[in-house]
Amino acid sequence: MTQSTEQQIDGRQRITDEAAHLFLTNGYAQTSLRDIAAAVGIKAGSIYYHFDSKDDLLLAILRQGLDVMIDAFEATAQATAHAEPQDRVAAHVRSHLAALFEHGPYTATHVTAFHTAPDEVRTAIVPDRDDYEAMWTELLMELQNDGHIRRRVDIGLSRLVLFGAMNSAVEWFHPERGNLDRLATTIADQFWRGVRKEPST
Amino acid sequence: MTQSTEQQIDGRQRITDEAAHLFLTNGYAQTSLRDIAAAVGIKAGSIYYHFDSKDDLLLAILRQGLDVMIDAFEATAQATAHAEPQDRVAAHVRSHLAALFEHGPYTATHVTAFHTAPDEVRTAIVPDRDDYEAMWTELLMELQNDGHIRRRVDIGLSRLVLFGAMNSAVEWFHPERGNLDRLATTIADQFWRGVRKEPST
DNA sequence: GTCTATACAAGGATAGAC
DNA sequence: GTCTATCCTTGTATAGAC
Repeated sequence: MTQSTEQQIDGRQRITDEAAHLFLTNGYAQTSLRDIAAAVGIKAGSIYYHFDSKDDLLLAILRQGLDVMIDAFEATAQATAHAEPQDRVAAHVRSHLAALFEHGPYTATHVTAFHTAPDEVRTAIVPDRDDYEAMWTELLMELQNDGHIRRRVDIGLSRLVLFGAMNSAVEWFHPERGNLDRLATTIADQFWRGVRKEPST
Repeated sequence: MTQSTEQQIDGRQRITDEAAHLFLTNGYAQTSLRDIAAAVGIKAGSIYYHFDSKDDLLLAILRQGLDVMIDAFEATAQATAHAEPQDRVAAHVRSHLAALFEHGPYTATHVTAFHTAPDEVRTAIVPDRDDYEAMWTELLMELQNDGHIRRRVDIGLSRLVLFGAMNSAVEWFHPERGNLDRLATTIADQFWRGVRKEPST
């Protein structure tokens, strides 16, 4: 909390900001430390004052991305604890997507870079990911136990499918061109009630 | 169709087989021509007899992957032309997933490598991709026009979400450990009717 | 159709000055 | 905290022999 500590954090932050942006647009492997340094306005060697390696830099970004998502989930959980099941799900979908598109490139990079990340990085971040996934699983199982989701639905599988639907949006959705609420509604609706027109009574 | 031509095709095929496998497991950027050559049992330089560049090799694989998917769609369309709407959708989901997991690593590589592929490669393959996507759009719009999908559903958006759900499976589903039919049913069901338990009358 | 040998560029990482 | 300079490895690609 001293001034020097704060400056060090800022130094790291400037680097992760640019790196996350570049990782997201060009990919981790395709982005060199020289590229990142140039974007920050420093030289490649200087990065090693703040990070041990390129992998270490990536890990820091993945961690921050996940933190944003976890915080978003918890805030939404509190805000909608007593809402209708359908609305709770919709709110969480909305908040996951908002984390993906409105909180800088950290979360989105987490989604795109995780699978191609070096083994050590992936292993290091997995426990945190599990935490986040467990939050969703808990929510959905609660809804199922309360009779709002069909008994036959495999929550584990359904959650993965829902994540696929949400996370794939980072590859084609552009918040400045599209409507995030509309996207969230589409995904939540599709998950909850499907697209079919129910036979009218 | 001469013998020498056939042999040339086989030579290419041996390389694309191994390359697709390596691209899928390790990523395009992380796979070197030396890696591929070693897997085939030749030397890196020899690859250039068959392909102009590494990008050219990737493009050949992406093309093959897409061809499999298009063929699968057409076969399914013919087989289920007169089936119930719900069953038609389920059959196409099943066939898309089957293409992803049962026809070698070509299709799966298409899904994972497309977004990080070099611009030239992506541009070259886009028209073919559009063809495939148009097939799905047509199917879904037909169902909507016939009153089987709610009018308010945006087919373009819903199709993207469905693709995200299906394609994301390449990142976590393992056909030897999991049940493909079960996965297909989950995705198709989730898309068509959602997970909610409908209020009983 | 494949080999050897090699050119050439680019990237991660380190050492020491400032 | 950043710079310069540099080492070392790896990767794509080419040339010419076999």
